[in-house]
Amino acid sequence: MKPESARARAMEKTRNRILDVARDILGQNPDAGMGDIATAAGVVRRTVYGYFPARSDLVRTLAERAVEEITDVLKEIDADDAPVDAAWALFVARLWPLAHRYRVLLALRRGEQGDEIHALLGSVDRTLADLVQRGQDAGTFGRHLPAMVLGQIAYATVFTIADQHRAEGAPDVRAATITSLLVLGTSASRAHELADQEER
Amino acid sequence: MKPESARARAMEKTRNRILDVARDILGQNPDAGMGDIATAAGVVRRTVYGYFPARSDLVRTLAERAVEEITDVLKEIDADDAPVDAAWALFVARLWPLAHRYRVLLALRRGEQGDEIHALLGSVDRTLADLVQRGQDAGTFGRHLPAMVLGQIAYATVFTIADQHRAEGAPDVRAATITSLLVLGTSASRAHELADQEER
DNA sequence: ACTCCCTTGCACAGAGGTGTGCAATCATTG
DNA sequence: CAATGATTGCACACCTCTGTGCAAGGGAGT
Repeated sequence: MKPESARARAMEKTRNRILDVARDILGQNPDAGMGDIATAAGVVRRTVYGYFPARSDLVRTLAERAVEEITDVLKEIDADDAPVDAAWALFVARLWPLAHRYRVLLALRRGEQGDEIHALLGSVDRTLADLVQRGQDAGTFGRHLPAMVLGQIAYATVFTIADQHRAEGAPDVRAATITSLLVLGTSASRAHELADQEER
Repeated sequence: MKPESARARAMEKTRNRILDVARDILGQNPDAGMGDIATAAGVVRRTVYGYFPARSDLVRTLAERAVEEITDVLKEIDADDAPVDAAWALFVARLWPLAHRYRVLLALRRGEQGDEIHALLGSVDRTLADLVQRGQDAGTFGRHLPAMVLGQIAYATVFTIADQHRAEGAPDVRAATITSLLVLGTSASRAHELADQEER
């Protein structure tokens, strides 16, 4: 027997399904209503309110979840003591699948709760800036932008590419890795080397 | 006497003020209502409806205006027979002030009228893709992404940087030029050269 | 002065979304 | 079997925004 009752497990499953669906639905249309999300999750609107008293709670939970996953990736990168540009390549490789799922964040940063979400992403931003800073100090990354901004741009580039994904051409991890490395000021040859290396 | 009556001129002025204000307000919050826009423009909501029967009309006009301005820039670039990367640098330099104003477009491409706006931007996208394609054929730009997508990404980068502008660090035209050129696969040294040359 | 007509202020109907209350199911749990 | 509690279906009040109608102001044009 599991420590949790079957009842609790079912609820957990429902809750997660709501979150998963909300992530996708809101990714397509950030203004989608609770009704849309509920229907897509196979429950009634009222049920969603049972798990999330307000729409803002759902959105916050979604953002927290995303931040958590991204933070996990960042921790993994930090543990790695490879060169900074290789670390970035690894970061993009791990971030890529998340970038697809959490495309929402881009849209959510604007909108009602923009400030709240921005705050949640604060630690991610800082960690990222640190990484970029180290790269700049080592001469690996360019100085055409301050570390903080450069990190944001490179980061946003990955999401932008993920966004274009479903359109023609279908860029992939490799393209995202190369392009974001180029943004950071890595040479084209080195960028390709790292991207191909990552694919193994 | 001007061919237009003072009455007509005043109306034209009001109409433009509404559009200008709408551009700024919607840039800050794409979900702002007609009331917000009217108030900010110093008129009553009812008056705005006098010029634009529906919200969607206002938004479309705004998008058309932006496309027009960007198209003008593109024409100017096409007339210039400089190397492709220099042409891009010139493009960014001319686009930069517009990128600030029409930050809205990024948000507007999602949202209700996303498809409509996307269609309006179609010709811009194609012209841009052609430019990038020429660059790729000449070996000036990289091939890590198909021309169409690469153009979009480089273009989006400029807007993304303009977006970060009001935050700390305050990136400028130079940073935008360099970064977008890097995205396109131009070498760091050449990118700096072109950016500095543009500043004169 | 007299006439346009743009603007204003207010009222209204409607649509759409949010959040809550409550009784009725219905599967799990004891 | 009986109790528990998650889920449902429907009700409701509330809010915000949209778009329209209409009468009254007020400045430009004649």
